[in-house]
Amino acid sequence: MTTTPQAPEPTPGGQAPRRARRADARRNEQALLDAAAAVFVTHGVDAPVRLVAAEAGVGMGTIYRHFPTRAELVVAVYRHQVEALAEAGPALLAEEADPADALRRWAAGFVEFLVTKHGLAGVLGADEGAGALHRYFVERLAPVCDALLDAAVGPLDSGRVPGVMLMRGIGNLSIGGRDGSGYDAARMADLLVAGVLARGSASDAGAGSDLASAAR
Amino acid sequence: MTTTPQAPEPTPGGQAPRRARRADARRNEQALLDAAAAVFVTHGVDAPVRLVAAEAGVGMGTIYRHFPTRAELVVAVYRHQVEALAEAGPALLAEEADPADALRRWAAGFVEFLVTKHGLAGVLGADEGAGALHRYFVERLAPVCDALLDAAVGPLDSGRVPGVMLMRGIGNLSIGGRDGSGYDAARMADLLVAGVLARGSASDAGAGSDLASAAR
DNA sequence: AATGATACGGAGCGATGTTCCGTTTGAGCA
DNA sequence: TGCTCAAACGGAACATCGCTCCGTATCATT
Repeated sequence: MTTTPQAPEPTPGGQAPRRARRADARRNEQALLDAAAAVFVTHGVDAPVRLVAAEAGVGMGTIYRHFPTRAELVVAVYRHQVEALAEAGPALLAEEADPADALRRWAAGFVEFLVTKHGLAGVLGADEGAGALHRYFVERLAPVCDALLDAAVGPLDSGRVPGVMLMRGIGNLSIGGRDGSGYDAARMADLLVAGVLARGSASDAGAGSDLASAAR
Repeated sequence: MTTTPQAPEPTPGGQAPRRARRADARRNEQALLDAAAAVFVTHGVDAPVRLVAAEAGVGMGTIYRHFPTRAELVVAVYRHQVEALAEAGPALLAEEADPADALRRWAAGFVEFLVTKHGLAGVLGADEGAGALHRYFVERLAPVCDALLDAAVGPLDSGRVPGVMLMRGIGNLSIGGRDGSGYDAARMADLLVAGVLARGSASDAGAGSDLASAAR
């Protein structure tokens, strides 16, 4: 399960490879991926790297050579699920009569993905430049989200919210969506989408925030 | 600045105190509060405890006796700002003709508070039971938020979102609201509120999330 | 002053992400 | 088949974090 269907041995760049990838390297990468997937299910995405290494029967050095940073390991593990989410966008648009419904369903799917892998949502709020995971999400999913928004509330330049921002909003809303509390990430995300649909491209600049006048 | 206006020497419980609070203890608590406020401004609320201790010219032990946990220190530092937010609720309701506008403005103020103290927003998503900060926010502000919601979209039992949940949603949306990216926490929060107002208490159970049918 | 409760300081603990480097291994060649 | 050395490995070690522990210093009371 969760086996990333890896092309037999794709030429890395465009250059001729000096040597072929070693067998143990390939084996370990797969073991790491499987171990991480297993550990993430039981301990959440915040599981210590050491745990994954141990589960895979591999040293710390190995894990960090294959995945230079924790985040990149997470990316690798969930890559194909993100792919599915990306493909679901156009599909929903084709299937659903009202593009608003397509957007709603896609958002719901996004939330479910984030919330199911507990802790995953947190990375969406990470620093823009840094986090590999954040970058991956955005690059792959933002265009899809934008397409849905285009169809549902019109083009970007009319003042509608950018897809990246909606995604990040939903991502943030999904944080802690499965702890004991009554917090319902899916519901909040749906309300956010409702706001986007209602407000559409009207763009009345919010409400300011001069509470000072009211505070006393 | 940021001096918690502390009663001269209030009897701790209802019991007669064995001894008075020592002068150095009071002095250090104040120094800690000031140091923390300063450090939080420059390094964010996630600043290491050691840094605060150093800034205050105090040992680690001292800081932890006064504030048993990092979160409690943060609570202490921002207590009066939270208080202002709590008082702004009823004030806005009285001042604004449309309760929806009161809710909007209050939410905007909440976001501004969270986003200004960079990193503060994160704690809203913490574990329900644990986090002292989370608990404090909820206990003090949730009733206020509920009152605003009552006025704007009717009572809780008609299916409207609970104040706690809206607060947490806004809190989550405010995460990372001041990093370099174009993410605009205030705008997202406003959209969420718009969704709450639009959807009101209608309660159509969201959109499910069976992307599987669309994915392929 | 004497005294003992109160408060202090900071080394130390356990956990975490990440780096470093000596050792092992396997792929290609003779 | 055996040699060779880049490639890959393992895990100790480092830096950082929140937090605890306990011997020592300080203040308030007698």
